[in-house]
Formats: sequence, C-alpha cells, structure tokens
Amino acid sequence: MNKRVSLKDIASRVGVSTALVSYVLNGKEKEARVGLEMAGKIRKVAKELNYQPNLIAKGLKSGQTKTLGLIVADISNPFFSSLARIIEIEAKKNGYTVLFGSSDEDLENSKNLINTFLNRQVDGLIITPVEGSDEQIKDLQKKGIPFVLMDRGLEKRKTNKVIIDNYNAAFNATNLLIKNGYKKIAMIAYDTRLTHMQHRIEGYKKALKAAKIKDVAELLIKVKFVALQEQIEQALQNLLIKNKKIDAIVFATNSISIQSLKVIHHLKIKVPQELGIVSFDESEVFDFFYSPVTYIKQDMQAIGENAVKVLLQNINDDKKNNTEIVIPAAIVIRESSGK
Amino acid sequence: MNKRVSLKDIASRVGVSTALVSYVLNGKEKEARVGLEMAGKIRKVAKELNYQPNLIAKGLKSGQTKTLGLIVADISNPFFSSLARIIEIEAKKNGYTVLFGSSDEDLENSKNLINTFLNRQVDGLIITPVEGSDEQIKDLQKKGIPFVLMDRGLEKRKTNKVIIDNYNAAFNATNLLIKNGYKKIAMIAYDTRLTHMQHRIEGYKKALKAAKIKDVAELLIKVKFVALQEQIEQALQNLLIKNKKIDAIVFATNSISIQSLKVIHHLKIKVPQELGIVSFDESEVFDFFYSPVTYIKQDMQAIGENAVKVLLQNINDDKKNNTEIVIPAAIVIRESSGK
DNA sequence: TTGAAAGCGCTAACAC
DNA sequence: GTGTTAGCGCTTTCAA
Repeated sequence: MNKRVSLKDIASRVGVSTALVSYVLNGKEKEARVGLEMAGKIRKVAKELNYQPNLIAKGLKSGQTKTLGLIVADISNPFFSSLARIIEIEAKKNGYTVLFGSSDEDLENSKNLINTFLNRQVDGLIITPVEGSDEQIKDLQKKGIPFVLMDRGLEKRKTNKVIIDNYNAAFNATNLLIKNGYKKIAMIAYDTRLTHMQHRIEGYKKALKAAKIKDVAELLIKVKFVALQEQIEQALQNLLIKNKKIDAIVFATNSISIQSLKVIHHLKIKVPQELGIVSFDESEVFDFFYSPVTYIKQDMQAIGENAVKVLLQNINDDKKNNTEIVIPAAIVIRESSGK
Repeated sequence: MNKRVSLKDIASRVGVSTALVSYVLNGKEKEARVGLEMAGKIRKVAKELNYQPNLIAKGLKSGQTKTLGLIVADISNPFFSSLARIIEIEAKKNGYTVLFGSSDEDLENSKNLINTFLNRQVDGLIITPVEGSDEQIKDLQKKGIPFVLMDRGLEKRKTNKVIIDNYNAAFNATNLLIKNGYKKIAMIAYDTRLTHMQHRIEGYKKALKAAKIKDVAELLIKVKFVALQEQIEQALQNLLIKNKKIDAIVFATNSISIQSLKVIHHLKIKVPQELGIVSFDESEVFDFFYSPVTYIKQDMQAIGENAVKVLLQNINDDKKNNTEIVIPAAIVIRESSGK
C-alpha cells in the first residue's frame, strides 16, 4: 500500500520547489516562465512516479471542486436515470464529476441533500425541486450558489431552469383526443403545486374549454405521490366502471401511466375503442401495451445538456442566474389515441 | 453572497481557539475536557452563525472524504439505477455520499472513472467491472483501495464481491422449460468473459446436458454489447424462422430480453405455445407482454445493501478485502414458460 | 481546561 | 527562471 505521491515528492526528487512542479503540471509553465528542460524533467519524473493530483487539496485551495450535485426525485425512475446519464456525460466533457441523491419528493430529504452537497463544496447544483422547497431555493439564491432547476420550476421565483413546454404539450395531447372524437376526457395528475404539473393541468383544461367540454372539475383526478397504486385503482374504478362516463384519459407522468395501464389491462378495457389514451413521458411499456401508447416525448438529451450548460454558465458568471430554457415537446402518435 | 462561516469565525466570536470549537462541534468535548459552559456557548454561537463544516477541508486533513464511488455499466439501465437508489440510501445511513459514473462496458471509461474517483479521494468504490478490467482491479488491490465488485466478478481474482447465484438461477430457469416439455432450448447471452455471464451460460448448459439435449453449441447465441438490436433480430430470425428448430429461449439479461420481445411480438410468435420464454432480471415490460414473462428475480435490495456493507467493512478494516457474498435468486413463474 | 501551532496537498503572490 | 511562503479550513499533538 504505497502512499500516494504528492507534488512534494516530485519536487524533492527533481530538486526544485513544489511551486515549479505545480506550474508545470498545470500547464502554466509559460506564465511562470519555467525553463524548457526543467519542465521536461519535471514531467518525466511525474510520469515515472505516476503522479495523480489530489483533487481534494486542489479544491480546498482553489474553492473549485469540479463537482456537481444532482438532486432528482428518484434515481431509480427511468425518467431521472436517463437524465442522469446525459448529465453525467455532459459534466464529464467539462471536467466535472457528479454527486447524486434522491429527494423522494420529500422536503426534508431535499434540504438534507442540498446541505450535504454544499458542505462538500459542489460548484453547483442541478435540482428537480420538490413541493414547498421555495425557501430552500431562495436560500441558495441568497448565498449565491449556482444552480439550475430541471423538469419543474417554482411559482413566482426567477431562477435558472430547464423545462419542457408542458402547457402546449398537454394542450396538444388533449386536443388530439378531442379531434379523434373523444368527448369525456379525464386527466390523472399529481396533486402538487409544482409548475410542471400545474402547466400540464392548465393545458388540458384549456383544450377542454376550447372544445366546450364541461365538468372539468370532475374529470381531473389528482393523486398523491404515496400509495400511488391504490389511488389509481380507486380513481380508475370510479372513472371507468362506476360512473362510466369517460372515454379518454391523459396521464400526466410515466409513473401514473404505467400503474394505470396495469389496471386498464386487468379490467379488459378496449383501447382505443372504449378508451383513448395519451401519456406524458416515455416507457418501454408503451410499446408493449396491446394498443401502443401515444405519448408526449420529452427531449431528454436537450433537457440534460441544457441543464449542465446553464449551470456551468452560472458557475462561470454570477450574473447568469436567471436563464430559462423551455424545450418543445413532441407528441408521438400511435394506436392508443384512436382514429 | 455572505461567505461561509468557518471554525475561525466562531472561535473569534466566542474568544477561544479554533481547537476548542473543533472539539465541541465534533462531540469530542469529553476527551478534550472542555468546560461545560464553554461548550454550550460554542454550540450556541455555531447555531447562530449557522455554521456548516467544510467537508473538503475535513477530508484533506483526515484522509476520509465520506464519499463512495459507484461505477456501473449504465446508470440509465433500470437494473443499475435501482441498485444506485438502494446504494444511495445505505450510504446515507452511514454518512456517505455517492459519486457515480457509467462505464458503458468500456475499458477506457472504466479506467478513467476509477482514476477520477481516486483523485477525488473517495473512501471506496463499488464497481461493476467491465471485461478485461482485471489489471485495473489488480491495481486497486495493490494500492490497498477498498472496493467491492457488484453483479459480476472477475475470473481468478479474489476480491470483495456481491453477486447472485447465476449458475443455479440459469440451471433452474432452463430446467423449468425442460420440465414444461420444451425440447430445443436456446439462450441469448452477451459475448463476454465476465463471470455473471459465464455462470449463466454454464448453468444453462448443465441443465441441457442433464436432460441429454445436444446441439448446445448451436443453441447458444452470443451477442456483443454494441448494435444489440440488429444482432438480436438476426439471431431470432435464424432461431425462429430460418432453421425453425427451437421452441424455447432463455434470455440472459433484461436488455437482451426487451429487444427480443419486440422482435417476437413483431413476428407474431405465439408464447408460450410456439415458444417458451424465461428471462433474467426484471422489467415492467414483462408484465405487459401478451404472455407475462417468467423471470429470474434478483434481490436488488440484498445486492445493494450487501455491496455497501462489504465495502464499509473493508474501509474500516484493511484485512476485509476478500468477502464474497452470493445471493440466491428466485424464479417468478408466469405464463411465458408454459404449462 | 484552553491555546498555539503544525500540517494535510495544493496554488499563487511575491521575492530573489 | 526559480524558490519561498502564506494560507484554504480543519484536526490534533503538545504545551501551558
């Protein structure tokens, strides 16, 4: 278990000061006007000794850890793990490494993660904020910590954010169902004030309104994050069996959609004949459902790339803490939406 | 943008040395015999100033960063992101945070990630090794870095590892098909020497042999990690259409399985009548396939928990670098395997 | 019971 | 061109 070699080891081996070694190994020999042969010698010894810089020490000194913190709702959700993958790649391209954590949509977890990451001196944060995290975010702003919100924004707060055009996506999705002849279109969404959900709901409502469909309140079902499956079963029983009045549904996320499809499958509802379906997000499941599911495809690559880009801009420039990127969302039409 | 408060700030505010503050805030007032009222005062001021320790500085000094590095093949693969979630939780329970990276089954990426993480002074690594990474792993051992291999081991190398009982799982899966009357059972596996795949192949072969089924060589298809879909289409065309001789398949991973199911769906093969299927791993897709897929369920919780446990043991004790945990795998029987 | 100070590995201002 | 040195924030030994 040989100790790691430090600048000092190289310096003493070559017979120079650590300063010179530092300059050379950081490519600053020009600025520091280090002799050419000296530089060569230092590099040679560094290689011989297989020198690896201690990034912790570097970070302490420079105040830059070249580390980003990624806080998602749940890394095991394919939506977030796909983003994580893209973020990882973009970060690496820029010399950054990524710490991750899952908030589980919980305020306390979110706070702890932010805190932990800040204590580890991350250079910036990519956050999918949870409901009620307004204070936490405000606090970051006050402290001047670079961050970017992803997937969702917070009401009444100007921050860096990268989101999709949820309003229009939901509007178009609902409209598609309307155009295809469905009359009573429900939506199942999460019960949260987070903007992504609010915008999806608004887009949905707007489309109904434009088509002069009433009873919107009854058609919009809100479910909590916990005990999702039970709530969805309940909701679908009501919508499809008991009150037998709806003929289409918009699912506001992939998690809602997948749970719902299980129930619909089980109830042997005919899609799209008896029930039209459009869902947000993507899933392999959508391909395998007996009626391939029409969905709103988020451009994950664009979201992840932009999140990193916006964050790095903020890291490199205090002032750039207010960039809002809205990515258009496509709708992929397949069988489940009818016609 | 108020600067972070340091021990020094508290010290000067209280009028004591940083040493005292450090003791108190680390709960070492007993050992250091700090006065009770002094301790209270320090704690009070720390709270007032909202002191947050700089973990980078702590890490530099102590040599312990309380950070783990997680290297998986691909974080966007649900198998690995599920593990990541569990590892994250276990790590947090023990005061650790997790850096992650995806190797993409590439040797160079793997090397870079290990290097990057070591330079960041992680206390230990959880690695799903890629093919040919023997040297990299050996190097870690030589340096005395705590690590644990997960999901796969390396041939002829004693290390910490947490794997499932792939041999018996594959044996049982194949046997199930045999018992259910299938005669020509193929396997599609990855073309790699990594032990998890080798063991799955051995278990499969053994079951065939025990049942006196010949032609094993022809029935075992190996695919590369790249251009998976094309290879699988090709393979299935051969197995199912051209040579029309097989009546069952064992899929060696979820990724192979999902791609294959798409093709099988498309070819309108009747499962389980014309083709029996068993797959390794889990997927939502298995529930939605028209014939729910029988699968070998890995106990993700056990794998993740044990990986962290074994790693932490090694971190706390140099000698414990040789723990091998084999987790039994259950088989979840549904329709696709027949009878 | 408390303080002074060294030092973890590195950078960079400054001196020579 | 090259070396000295202070210091990033923290822990811990030793002295008082």
